[in-house]
Amino acid sequence: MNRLTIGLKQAGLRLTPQRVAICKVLAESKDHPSAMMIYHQLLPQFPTLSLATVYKTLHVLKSMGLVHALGDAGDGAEHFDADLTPHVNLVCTKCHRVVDFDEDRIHEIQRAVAERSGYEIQGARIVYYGLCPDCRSGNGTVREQV
Amino acid sequence: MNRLTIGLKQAGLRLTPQRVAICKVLAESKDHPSAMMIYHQLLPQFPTLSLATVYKTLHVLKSMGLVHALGDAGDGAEHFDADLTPHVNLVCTKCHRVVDFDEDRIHEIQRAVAERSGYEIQGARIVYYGLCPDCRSGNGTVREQV
DNA sequence: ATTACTGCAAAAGATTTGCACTAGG
DNA sequence: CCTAGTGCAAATCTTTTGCAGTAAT
Repeated sequence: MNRLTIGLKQAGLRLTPQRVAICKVLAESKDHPSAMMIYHQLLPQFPTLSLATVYKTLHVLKSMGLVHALGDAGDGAEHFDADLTPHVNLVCTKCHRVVDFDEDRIHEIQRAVAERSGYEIQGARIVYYGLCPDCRSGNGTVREQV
Repeated sequence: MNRLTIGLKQAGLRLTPQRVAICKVLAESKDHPSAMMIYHQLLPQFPTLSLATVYKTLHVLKSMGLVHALGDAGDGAEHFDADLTPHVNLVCTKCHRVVDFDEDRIHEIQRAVAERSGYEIQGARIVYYGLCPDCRSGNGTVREQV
């Protein structure tokens, strides 16, 4: 039982094994998975799982605000994040690795943006692109497309 | 002649009327247009313009680093920004409009990220998603895919 | 003259939808 | 029970690609 399954239950939605598993992947993964990544991760456990079910569940979670859609990560697919706290992603333009980065001031920025713009902020995608230390020094290896 | 056409010319690429017009729309528009928006905006002027040409030109501009791709604004389409200076984009998840937002502190954040992460920062995409004031109050109208 | 660019049409991918069947509450 | 959810297949939508003709340099 994590935040996502609790959210579904509280909304009166059904906790099917598929949904529970999708929520678990989202809550425990650090990779900001796409629908396809979730599908392939669960296929061994749910051989009849349908990609449509994954999409439908993601749609429910997203529209309830339980996960954030981060947008395309360069592979043409939407990526999802169950960590709703504002944080920075660093993308290396050479080795394509993505890491999280904590920066306290982005909380202040979000507050300032909300206040001055009048927007009701639902999420953020804060991505810096550049060369990671390994790639700067020539030690980087390009990560293969899974 | 704007920054985009100059960039194409300096790279030895051809300045066709279609490309010049696409660059003009990108450089002058405050809308962060998608491929489809650019296409429809130019159709009266170039009745035989192909959407494929718009996509191909956007690909060239993006891969040369002359424009930034902002990602999906909730309408399923990629939006582009010719303003490369660090700034915040606000995306309304209901009406799909994208606006710029000035926030001086993001310059400091960028410096801090560069310093603490060891990355050589090349660019940033800082997008907040939420409901704009009009959509919060129920006055919003969903922007048509022109 | 070259050859990069355009425009069309077809293809490729990601996501959505319709529907009969299944199973959670 | 009852109806929301699943899984399949087909549809849809954005973006990419192949190719023959066109035009920029």
